[in-house]
Amino acid sequence: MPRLIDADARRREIAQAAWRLIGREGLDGVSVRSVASEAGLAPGSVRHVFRTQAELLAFAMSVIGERVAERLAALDPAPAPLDAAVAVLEQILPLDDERHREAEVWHAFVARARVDPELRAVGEQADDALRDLVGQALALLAPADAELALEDTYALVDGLTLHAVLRPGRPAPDTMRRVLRDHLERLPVTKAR
Amino acid sequence: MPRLIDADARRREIAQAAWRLIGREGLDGVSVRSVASEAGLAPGSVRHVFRTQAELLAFAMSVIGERVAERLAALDPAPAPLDAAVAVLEQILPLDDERHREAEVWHAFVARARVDPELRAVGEQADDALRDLVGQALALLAPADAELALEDTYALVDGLTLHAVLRPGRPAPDTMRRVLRDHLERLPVTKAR
DNA sequence: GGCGTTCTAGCACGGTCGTGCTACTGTCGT
DNA sequence: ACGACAGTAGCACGACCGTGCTAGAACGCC
Repeated sequence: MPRLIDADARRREIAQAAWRLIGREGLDGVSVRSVASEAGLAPGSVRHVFRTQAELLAFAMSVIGERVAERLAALDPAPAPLDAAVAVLEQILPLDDERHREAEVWHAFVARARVDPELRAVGEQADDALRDLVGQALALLAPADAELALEDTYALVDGLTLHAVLRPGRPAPDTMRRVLRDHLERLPVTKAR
Repeated sequence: MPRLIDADARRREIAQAAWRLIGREGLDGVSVRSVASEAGLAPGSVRHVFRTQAELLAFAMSVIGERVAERLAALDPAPAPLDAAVAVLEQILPLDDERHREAEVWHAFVARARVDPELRAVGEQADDALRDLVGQALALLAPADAELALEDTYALVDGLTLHAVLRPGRPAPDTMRRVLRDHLERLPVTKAR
């Protein structure tokens, strides 16, 4: 019976090292060697739990999805549909440091996933999950044209996120909140909310 | 008196080779060697007109800005402010092949510019130029809250663009058009339009 | 202690990269 | 023809990369 590490904990530790590198240097800064160094491990140790770099990146991205899901599960029920929708969508806007760092990883990742066959499926899954999330938030508001509202809202959220990632503070978190709420308030709906 | 090439034409030819590579392989696919091969030149010839890779990338990006500006200058005046604003903003949405390819380059470039000190200034200039453009289009509509409308609309346009780049056809061009027009029609304004 | 297994550590290979640098070619003016 | 210059071509270096592979260390069980 050999010594065992907690492989899941190790993978998460390495994922977080990757996030830090992505935030500082973009995805180009991520190599097995650089991640190992950032995590205080030898490259062989990293490669023990991730056979390929693509696997490492895919895992790092999937952990972000988990964290978003955890935050969503921990949301208090909101009394009004509009407040509930806002609360949900705010979990995928970079309104604080944690979400900002997640957004940086998301942004770097989707750019790579577009052209890397090994990451494409994961990128599309993330896109689908986000689109579904936006759809569910909007369903609370019963928009008159659900498809249009979905494309509109999803683009708005990702556009705000992109801008905040590219130039932190522009827009500021308060501005993002105002834009989102204002947008949702103005959506044409089929019943009073 | 030595032989002379048309340096500007050569630079543009090389920029277009870079665009093709970016569309296929992302910015990672762009090296002096790969661009030279794509352009049918020797690497030395590429390096004769671009001293560094960053210079090549910055130029390739600036040419896109020129093309957008040319399209804007060629726009027919629209009779109604809403139509005029739509026409302007559609020039920066990937509604046809040409604009889609430009958007792919833009997307790849801004992701790199975030973390590459040599490209940051150019990335920020592009951001500023687009933001100004959106601001001017909105000014035609006299929004009640100009700043909010600007952040809202600019995010929407870039979000639509991002989505179309990441997953071509999702949203489809017609959907983008509808989303944009619907959005502009719903903007609160200070006077009738 | 021996064994089996996991985990750590690191060498090595082939590959690509950006960039410094040099030599040669092609052209035009004198 | 010669000279000057722009342009072409390519070698080379140091750097880093992903990944294959091996050896040794650590650990628990018998």
